[in-house]
Amino acid sequence: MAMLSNVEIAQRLRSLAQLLGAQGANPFKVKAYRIAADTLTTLPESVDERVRAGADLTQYPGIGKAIAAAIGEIVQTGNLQQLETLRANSSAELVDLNDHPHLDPKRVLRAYKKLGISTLAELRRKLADAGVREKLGFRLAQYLTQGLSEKQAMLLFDADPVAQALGKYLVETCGARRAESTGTMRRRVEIVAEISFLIETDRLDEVVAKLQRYGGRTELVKADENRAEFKLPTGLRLKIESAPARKWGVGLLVTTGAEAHLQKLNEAPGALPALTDPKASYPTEAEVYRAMRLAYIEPELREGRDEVTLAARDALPDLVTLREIRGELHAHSTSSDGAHGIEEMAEAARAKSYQYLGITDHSQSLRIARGVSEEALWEQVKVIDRLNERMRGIRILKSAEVDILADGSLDYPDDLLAALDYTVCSIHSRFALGKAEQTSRVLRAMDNPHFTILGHATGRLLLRRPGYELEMERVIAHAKERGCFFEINASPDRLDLSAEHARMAHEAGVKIAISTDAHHINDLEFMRCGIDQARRAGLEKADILNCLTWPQLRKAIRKVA
DNA sequence: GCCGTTTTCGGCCCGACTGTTTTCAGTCG
Repeated sequence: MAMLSNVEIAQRLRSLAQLLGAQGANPFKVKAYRIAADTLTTLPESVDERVRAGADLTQYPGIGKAIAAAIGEIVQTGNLQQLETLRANSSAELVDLNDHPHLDPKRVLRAYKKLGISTLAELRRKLADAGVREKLGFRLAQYLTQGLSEKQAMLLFDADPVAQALGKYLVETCGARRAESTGTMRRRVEIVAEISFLIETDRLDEVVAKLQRYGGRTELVKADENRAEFKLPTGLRLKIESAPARKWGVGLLVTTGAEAHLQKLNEAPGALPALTDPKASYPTEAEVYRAMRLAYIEPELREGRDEVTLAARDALPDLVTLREIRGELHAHSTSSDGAHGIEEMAEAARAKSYQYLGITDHSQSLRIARGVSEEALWEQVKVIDRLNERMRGIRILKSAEVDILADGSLDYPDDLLAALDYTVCSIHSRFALGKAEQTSRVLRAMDNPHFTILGHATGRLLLRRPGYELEMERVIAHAKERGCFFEINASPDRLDLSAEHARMAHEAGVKIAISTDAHHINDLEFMRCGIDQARRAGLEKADILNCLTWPQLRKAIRKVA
């Protein structure tokens, strides 16, 4: 039996999951196969080789006895008897669909019915036509279009561990002397389509050969003397480029980009000699920038906006860092849909050396998240007062994530809102309102004197949904006028405000909170994702609400009537 | 089928709202 790549093994597990699902099997069992498949897809080592070496696969998370045995059978025979049996007993439509096991059969079959077709090939053709989207409905059409195109983007948050594993593999297995992440990952762009490394090696050919064995087998797309490009098991592109130590700085600069930044550098006086002189030695980026008579530009700023001009005047912002964060202003507890009690959350915040933690449970209308009733929130105010008397080294702030209702009113009466230290106000319903209506909804909410921070301003979920429409300029102007603030929701699939919107808010003179929206003590770690985003927006410590001490913060959020 | 700082069974979100629906699927956190 020829060696199978991890992806090929995972594909068979996903096919099994799809047919089990279509058959109405236990959904948790179906999910277990999918999780196991995902695990295999991210492993650097060859599962096939591990099986042949007699390794115990149950050591991997999500793989137990049954799935380990299934993988063993796939490796030994190339097949899975259970899968073959299921296929033999499935309809022609399902068998056709089984080569695309990530697609949900129920949704695909519904599309077939609506369009009067029975194969994926027909569906693919039809989806190209305008008009078909209407017939299927926006969501279904989007799902199918995305599902049939090759997945090629990933959250930065998910790509980080992939890149980390690759960096390690490049040095430890491929023999590179060093490997440094570059490109969009280094610039901390929230969604990435490729992972790239600058490596130092005398034998790029050997590195390339070994990389092709990553995850069992990784496809080499193209290669030349100094660089190579691969298609990773996850669908992402991997680019590697080699540079000698004395040219490391230039190599790093060029591979980090962005293209627009490099172009601006080329236009700057003194740029060309530094970048093109073959005899020049620049082991670090700092030396390259210095040679160009520019201040060092942090990677997060290298998007080709005004950073080169600012660097020439030595007027770059001193970007905010994780260490400068003094507290958390958006966190949930078991009072609504969080996983930990208020005290536990507070202890976790104290362990991060925060001075304060705002408890922002969902408000009463958000039933699914067990929104807190008025009576319960009055009670919670007292509970927090008592906790603050007892606990040392952390102050718990009384707050709530208050729903902005469809008409722009807030989800609690004013006297209750007034009993809180501040509020985070968010939209969680009626995403489909038109832009004008949605905008006036938010503006009206901001007119309430108890409105403090707008939570996840656009409601976007990265790679999943675009968010509602909002006239952001008007919202920002209104926030400035009414003394309201924004948050950068640091949840890795939100990062909302975007860097662009955060920059706009900043330019309008509105301070921004960086908030994790933690539903679990571990989620407090998302702060670093919010910091990445804030840095991309060019924000400094002085621009961030939760870089303030509690006395400063209290003053900053107090409304002038 | 997997898992375990309430460990070998029982949980693994889920329940109300909306309208892309036409009798129920998709969606919000």
